[in-house]
Amino acid sequence: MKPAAKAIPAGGIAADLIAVLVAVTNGAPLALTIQDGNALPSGPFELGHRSLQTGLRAWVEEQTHHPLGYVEQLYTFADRDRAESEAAQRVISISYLGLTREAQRDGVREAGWRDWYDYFPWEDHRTGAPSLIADLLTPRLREWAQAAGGAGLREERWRRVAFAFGLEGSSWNEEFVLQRYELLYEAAIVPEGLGEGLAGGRSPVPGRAMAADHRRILATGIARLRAKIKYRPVVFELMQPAFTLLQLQRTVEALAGRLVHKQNFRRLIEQQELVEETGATASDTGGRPAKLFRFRYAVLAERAAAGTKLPLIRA
Amino acid sequence: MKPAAKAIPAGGIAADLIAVLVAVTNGAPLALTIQDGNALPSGPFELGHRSLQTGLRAWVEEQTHHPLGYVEQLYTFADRDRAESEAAQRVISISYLGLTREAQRDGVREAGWRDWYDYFPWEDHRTGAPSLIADLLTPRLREWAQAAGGAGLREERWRRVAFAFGLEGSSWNEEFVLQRYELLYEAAIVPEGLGEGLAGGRSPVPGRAMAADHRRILATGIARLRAKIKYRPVVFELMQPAFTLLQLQRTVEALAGRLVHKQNFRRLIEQQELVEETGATASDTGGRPAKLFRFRYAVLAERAAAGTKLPLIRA
DNA sequence: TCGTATATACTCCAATTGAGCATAAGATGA
DNA sequence: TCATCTTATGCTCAATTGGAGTATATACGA
Repeated sequence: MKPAAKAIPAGGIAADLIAVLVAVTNGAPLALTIQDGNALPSGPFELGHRSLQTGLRAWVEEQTHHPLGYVEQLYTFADRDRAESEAAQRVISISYLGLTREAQRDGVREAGWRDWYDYFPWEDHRTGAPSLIADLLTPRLREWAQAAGGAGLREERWRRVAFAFGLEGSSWNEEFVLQRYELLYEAAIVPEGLGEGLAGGRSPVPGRAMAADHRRILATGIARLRAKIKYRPVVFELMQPAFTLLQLQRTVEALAGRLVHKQNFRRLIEQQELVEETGATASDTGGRPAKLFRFRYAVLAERAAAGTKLPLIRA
Repeated sequence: MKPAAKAIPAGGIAADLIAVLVAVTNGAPLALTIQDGNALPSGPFELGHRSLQTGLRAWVEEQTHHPLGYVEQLYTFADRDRAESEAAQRVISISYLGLTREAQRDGVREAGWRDWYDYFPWEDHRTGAPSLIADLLTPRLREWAQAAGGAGLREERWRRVAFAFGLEGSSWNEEFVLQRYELLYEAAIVPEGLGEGLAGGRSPVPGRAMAADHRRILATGIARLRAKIKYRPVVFELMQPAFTLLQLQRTVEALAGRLVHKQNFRRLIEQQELVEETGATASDTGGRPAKLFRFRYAVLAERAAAGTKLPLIRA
């Protein structure tokens, strides 16, 4: 790009880090929040940090007292819309996805960790598709599609809806978290930001909102993670040092929002040699004691990519 | 993050956009460069742009006279090392990958477009593994691995090398572009930046360098694209409106740096209904005339993700 | 001791995928 | 004119993968 006349003078830009921090406890996928669940943790990028990721990592470990296993950049925004207050100041927001373990004190959930399905109740299909979808979302989305001008646009809208929500023959794809959220937002079925209300004056559907575009960023993080667990062994960052295969499975299911076939799951994990037995067993599972496993960290060196394909149940 | 004492005062940060622009012409994968091939196009983020992507898109279309089909963010850097000159000014670099068609004037290649294998000659395996790897890279990498202190570290280094370059039983994975580049850099076999020279005083191996970390960014873009073409129909952004299946195949091969099985490639493309016949045929192919196809843009609406799995030839 | 709940081992079948053979339809040059 | 070259295109086959079910093992508690 050529040096432009309108280039921002030094002093016009600030940088912000926003974190989607994920943990899974007892089958509940959690995200760390602040302000009573209304926002994601964020703060200015500090000069003392050697790099963006270094800064994020140091800060998170200080807050959660757990090593931050996996960190990945999500997206960098600088939309003009985001600069709400002072128009002169341009803010660049750099969002991250991080995996860790929940900091529990004596089994009590620490404040700040929230089940992410509180924000996206339509995303949890572990016990089948939530009735919410058929009862509330689909009718409203159909209304919205019908309200478009022109048959082509109406059809186009409805096709997007059907595709995103797995209607009319297409099957539910758990990775389309962001597409679904954006459709709901576009159709004014969910609000973006707090206290904005909806255009048509209709009540919003279940699901907590968040300040500014934080719920959208959370959706981005969930989508990325749901895609990632299928080809990278990142789930283990969320596990305790020793775990049973069922615990591992439940963690995956919590993230994916759908069930997996138990036997195939075990087959896959074992044939990929992702884990090794510790020798001990867990007897508090209510049935036959399960062998305890640990992650084989060697696989990270062996194949940086090969991956954990997950046998998600087909539609 | 809590408001820190060391927070950067307004005025300390600047933002830069860096673009990896890709086109494919006659089986040659091209990247747009400036400064006689020594740098990637980049420039300050301008206030006039509504968002980062909007700015990039407008600028590119102005330069190439072609619509910029697919745009994707690569990565945002703010490493302290990057601020070379003034230590006070912190620069955030936001890099993008963009797909377009080469702007050709009467079949003459426009200045600036360079074959990306000029920078990464070890990445082109279309006619088999380049002899360069066995003759130069492998011995030097082995040397480097041997030079480590401690048997564990030596073994670890060599395992990384073997994995990245497909030695000792593991097979070549075209997606590990960045890992390979970083290994070569870590082993001081390729320089980073221009005119820096190498520590040991040994001559660098073939492959052009680029200013600052631009070659690394290009590697990131190539890696991302090689991964992407396998599950998203983005190759079509690089094609002319009408093309033969062989042309499409050659484009994929140029990007992936390896050959695909022709019949299986056709099977995959057709069964996914990614293309439709235009009715015309191309007779300048030297053999039996080939049917011309066009991309079915409808698939973008139908399945935003399903993908173009590519039958890359197995090792 | 029986029911219940989980763990774990195997089997089966269908879809996918890698690889090769065979034939078709043009161009070219002897 | 015809043999030959080149690319296009259709079809087969076997190996692997992946989804789903059955059967057996081992604990606990009523």
